[in-house]
Amino acid sequence: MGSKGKYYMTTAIAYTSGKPHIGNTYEIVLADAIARYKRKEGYDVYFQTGTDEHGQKIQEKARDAGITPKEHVDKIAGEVKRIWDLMDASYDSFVRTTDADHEKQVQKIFKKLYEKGDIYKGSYEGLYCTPCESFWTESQLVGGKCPDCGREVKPAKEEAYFFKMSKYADRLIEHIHAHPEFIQPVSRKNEMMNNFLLPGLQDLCVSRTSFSWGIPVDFDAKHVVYVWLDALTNYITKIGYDADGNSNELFQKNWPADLHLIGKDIIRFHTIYWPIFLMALDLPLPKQVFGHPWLLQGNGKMSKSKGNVLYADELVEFFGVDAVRYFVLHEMPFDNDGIITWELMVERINSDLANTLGNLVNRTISMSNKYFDGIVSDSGVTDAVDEDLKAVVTGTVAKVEAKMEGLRVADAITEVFNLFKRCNKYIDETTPWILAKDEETRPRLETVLYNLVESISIGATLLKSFMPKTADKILEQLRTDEIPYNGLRMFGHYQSGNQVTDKPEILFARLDLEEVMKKVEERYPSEPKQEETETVMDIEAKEEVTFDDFMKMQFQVGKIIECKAVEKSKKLLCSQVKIGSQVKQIVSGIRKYYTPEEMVGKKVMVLVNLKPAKLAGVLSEGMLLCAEDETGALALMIPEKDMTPGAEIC
RNA sequence: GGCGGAAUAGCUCAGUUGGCUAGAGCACACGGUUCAUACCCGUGGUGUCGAGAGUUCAAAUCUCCCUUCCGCUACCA
Repeated sequence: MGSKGKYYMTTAIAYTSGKPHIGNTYEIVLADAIARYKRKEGYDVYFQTGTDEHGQKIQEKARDAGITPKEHVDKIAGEVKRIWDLMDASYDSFVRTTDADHEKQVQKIFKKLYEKGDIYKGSYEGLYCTPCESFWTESQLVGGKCPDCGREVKPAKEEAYFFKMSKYADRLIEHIHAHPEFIQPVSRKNEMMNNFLLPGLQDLCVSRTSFSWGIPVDFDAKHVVYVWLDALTNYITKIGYDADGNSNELFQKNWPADLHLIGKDIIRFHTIYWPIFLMALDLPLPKQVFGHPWLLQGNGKMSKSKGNVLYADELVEFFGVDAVRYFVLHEMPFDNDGIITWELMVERINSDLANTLGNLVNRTISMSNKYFDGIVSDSGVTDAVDEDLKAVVTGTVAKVEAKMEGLRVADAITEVFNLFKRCNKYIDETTPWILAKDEETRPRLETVLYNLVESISIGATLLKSFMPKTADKILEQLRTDEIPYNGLRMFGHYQSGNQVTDKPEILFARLDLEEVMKKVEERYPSEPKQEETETVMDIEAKEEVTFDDFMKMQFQVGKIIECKAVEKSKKLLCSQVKIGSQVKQIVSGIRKYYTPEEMVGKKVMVLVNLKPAKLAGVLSEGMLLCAEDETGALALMIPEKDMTPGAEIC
């Protein structure tokens, strides 16, 4: 163990606002496959995962549920851990950002950076919404009002701590150039460079006074440390970093991390802010950050509000842990998003797990029992066809290793299955059932079966990182042990004369798609037709308005007489709207849902007396009203009967 | 709008520094086989390699331009 040196890897810590769905669970399985493989290769792996438990959203969730934030995060963190364990994640450490040792170090780190001058007290200037306790920039406002609650905002100033990002930008740019492997996949590197580093980094606000569920700044108690400085530092605090210079051995040994495995949505924080924090702490940078793609559901993006979210534990109930592990690992390419549906799950299980793998193991064991009472021995009667089988089988480890080295986990698992496919072909090439008919060819038959059992043992050993339980089951049925990693390039480990099980167990049963779908339907009744169960959405309640407030707003029916796309924008349409005798130019962000052609002629609801503003350089003198659903889809408000352009809406 | 990426068989995609009749998996069809979970093995595609132009003895591969899609970003009254 550990002959190849240490390997410290982490996943992102899961945000504890709710139960993790299969998309979140994908990351831990991917990380686990890498961790297990690295251990096999001989690395001394330290694999850390955990939960991110602070922030306003959690405070609000807890408040809504009528419990304390701590109670809330305890519950969710327990759920996360339960699912990680269910998936057989072999992590060495589970960090929670509410752990006392983490909190203490974050305070020390904050103070250290403050004393060093990298964090300074400044003020956040902007438009402030008092009830929301939030600052907004001019451009964030919606209709001149708070984008969250729609109420008035007023210019205000609030003190906050900032981190001097720009100070380290040049060093970071240099580092990224010097280490092309630092950001994976490489395509993400350009995005970070072009969008953030080259145009110049803004200082980052690292404290908040607008909520209290966070780590307090110890020398300025009304501030709490803002999310990223709190969350990212888990990678060092939990392995024993000490800002005062008393870091422990675990830290000395493991830092810098060899791999941060994260979702592509948080690449920016891991490849810009995190390295810069580390530079400020005079610590070396992690060797690699891999922003993996997402696993999406076929019927639209996975979203809790749509109620169509798949959870790992529910999938496991249907298919078993290893089938789910196999699916997410296999179906997820390196830099494109993958798709998960019930249909695809069934297809993969039937074609790969039941047909190719399960059936191979089953037919091999059945033949051993049928022809030799389960005794597997090598009688040394070889044939030319054996050579290719052996070459493929003993060559697989090198292929898998190469794929894993590049974090191409999906490709690696495919290589393992190519080995099993080669075995199936070998059976057809050697036709054991014909060899069995003649007493003279029985020795040859023995060797054929020996070769198969040996090949499957090697395949099962390689499979273990991806599907640990299945690998163990196969080895158990063959009554043998895992082969040491450095032995995988050689053939002939299986002990000649050994006996396989006489009761081969079906590893993966073939599934009938219709039956599965029927069960799914029973379990998750879809499309409820009753009104009470119709899909609805709630939005945050707004402040009560007086009739006078309402009367201030002038709504009228407008007829769109001309409409074209705004050149400089992807989302904007610019319409000429006839309202009574006047024509107003109105810009709206609805290009995704309406073409200019179909806009023309529509009679729509217009907020007429909205203060004009420029959008993408184009003047807009009002607002077209739309309904927006939980997916963000927009629908124009159109009078139910044909109305005269200019008709008042009241 | 800025930056980047992609466009190849019905579907998902490979295709290294330009080089032999452009590949794989899935699905489908046919054939073989029967040890096995009706499984496995084999065979089968005339694909304008998104459109157009150029460089070259030779381009899916390089250059230019166009179209469409995607990512990040800005903007989204």
